[in-house]
Amino acid sequence: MPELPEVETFARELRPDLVGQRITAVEVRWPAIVATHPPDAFAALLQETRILDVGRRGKYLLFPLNSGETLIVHLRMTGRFFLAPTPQREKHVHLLMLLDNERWLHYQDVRKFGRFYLEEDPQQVLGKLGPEPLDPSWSSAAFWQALQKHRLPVKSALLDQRIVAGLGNIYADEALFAASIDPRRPANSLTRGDVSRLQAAIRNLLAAALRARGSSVSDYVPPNGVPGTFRAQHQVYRRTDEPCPHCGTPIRRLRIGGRSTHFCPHCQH
DNA sequence: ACCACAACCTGGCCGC
DNA sequence: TGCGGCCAGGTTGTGG
Repeated sequence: MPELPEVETFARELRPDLVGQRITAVEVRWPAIVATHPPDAFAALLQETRILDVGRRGKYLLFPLNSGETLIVHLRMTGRFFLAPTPQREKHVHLLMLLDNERWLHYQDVRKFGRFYLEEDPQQVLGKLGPEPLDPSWSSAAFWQALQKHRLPVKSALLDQRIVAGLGNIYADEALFAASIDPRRPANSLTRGDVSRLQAAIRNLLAAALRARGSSVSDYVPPNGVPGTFRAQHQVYRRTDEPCPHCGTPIRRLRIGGRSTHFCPHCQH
C-alpha cells in the first residue's frame, strides 16, 4: 500500500493502539524481513521496550522506543499491519509482536519485500531522503535546483526519494498529469514555472489523498480494515485507453525506468 | 557519474 | 484445469 498518503494513514490508525504499549513477545517467521539483525537478536532488543510514538518519514514508518532505539519499517509493495486478539493463521504473516494489552500486532506481506530496521540513529536509514513534500519549508526553488541536476525523465526523478520523499508510481503519474507535464521530459528541461506547477500539484494531490485515507488498489487495506477511497479520483493511473478526463484522448501507457507510466499524450507537454 | 536492468517474492489475470 | 507470460503501490545492487 505504500506511498506517502497510505503510509501516513497507517501511522495515524496505528498510533492510538500502539503508543504507550510495551512489547512483551516477538516472533519472526521470515528472517530476511529484519534488515539489521538476526531474528533472535532483534527479538531480544525489542522485548520489554515501550512504544513511545508512531510517526512517518517518506514511506517509512517510525516507532521510537523507550530503549533509545527506533524501529523503522518500510512496507515496500505489499506490507501491512493489523491487530488481533490472538495470533492469526492468515497467510503471509511474517512477524508478530505481543503488546501488554494482550493484542497481537501482525505484519503481513505477500511479496516479502518489506523491511524492519532497528537503529539507535534513524539517520542510518533515513539519511538520504529528500524533503517532505507537505512540509511548507520545501521550496519551489529547491525543487527546481534538485531537478536541474538530472537529465533522466522527470517521471523517474519524482520516484527518486532523494529528490522528494514519499512519491511512488501512482502519485508521480497523477502529479505530472495535474501539472500538464510530459513524463518523458528530461528533469532538467523543466522551467521554474513548470516546477512550481508540479510542486503545487504534488501537494494538492497528497493532501486530497490523505483526506481519502489513501488509494486502496487490489485488496490492501489500512489497519482498521476500511479501504482508502482515493483510487476513484485517479485521472490517469491504470486508466490505459480510457478517455482523458480533459480532452477525451485515450490515456497511454509506456515504460519509463522500468515502471509503468500513464499519461495523456494531448494534454501533457 | 549515470542509467538500464535484474533481483528480491507471490499471486492475479489473460489467452491458448 | 493447466500453463506460460505479463502485470503489480519499491528499493538495491550490478554492470555497461
